[in-house]
Amino acid sequence: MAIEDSLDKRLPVKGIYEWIVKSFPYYRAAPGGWRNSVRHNLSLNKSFRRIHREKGQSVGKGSLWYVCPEYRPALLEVLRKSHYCHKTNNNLYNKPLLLEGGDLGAAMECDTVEISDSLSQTLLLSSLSPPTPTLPSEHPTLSSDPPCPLPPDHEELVTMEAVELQEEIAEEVEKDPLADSGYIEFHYYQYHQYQYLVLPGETELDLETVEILQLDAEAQEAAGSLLDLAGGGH
DNA sequence: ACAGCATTAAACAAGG
DNA sequence: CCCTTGTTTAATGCTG
Repeated sequence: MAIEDSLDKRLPVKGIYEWIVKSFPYYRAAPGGWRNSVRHNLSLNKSFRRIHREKGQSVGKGSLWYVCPEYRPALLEVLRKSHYCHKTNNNLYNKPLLLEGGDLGAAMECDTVEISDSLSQTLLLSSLSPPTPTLPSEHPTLSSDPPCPLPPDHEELVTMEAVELQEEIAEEVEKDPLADSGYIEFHYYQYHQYQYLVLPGETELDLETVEILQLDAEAQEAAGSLLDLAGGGH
């Protein structure tokens, strides 16, 4: 993704690092081992080739890495397919967002959902999918049905209020196996033109978390351009 | 159980 | 000498 997102479709290792850090905030504070993994994969994976820099590009050391033309279509196809898979999932709006309690980092493989909150921002949701709680249909504001499309010309600012789940609902929800692992589980639901964020009662969502989600939206944008390049249709 | 693959860690060499 | 880059090997875990 980093290489394909570059102007010349070629990047030095350092440029790949920078793209990853920029696109996936988790790696800003992550231990450095992932850089080793990047280099390892570049060397081992036959999809990647390297060329020596031209004399005019002598700033920095090392080679420039590019995707081998022979394998490039297959790589892009995999990228496109994986995204298409997620997009066609009717439970997309029930995808949970997993955040590490400490660093509040985002998962690597992510999918996107448009959140029509008052700022019309895009948040990035993880493609990880732990068991989804079943919600009773009589609840007026929550639905597990496939999402309703937003009316294109209907926008208004909405004051979000916390809604507590009823006792019997909470009992039906299985205990999240990640509950004790330091992760926080979110769920989004959509009903009519509104979307609802359901949090565990003790969850504290601070400004820093919101900012990280906004950064992830930028990563989603970058990934989207690559998917367009891979054939679009998503 | 097994093979294949991805991930991670580590050692090492080469070069700036 | 230090750091970065690149290669290689080994261990581990996941998945079909």
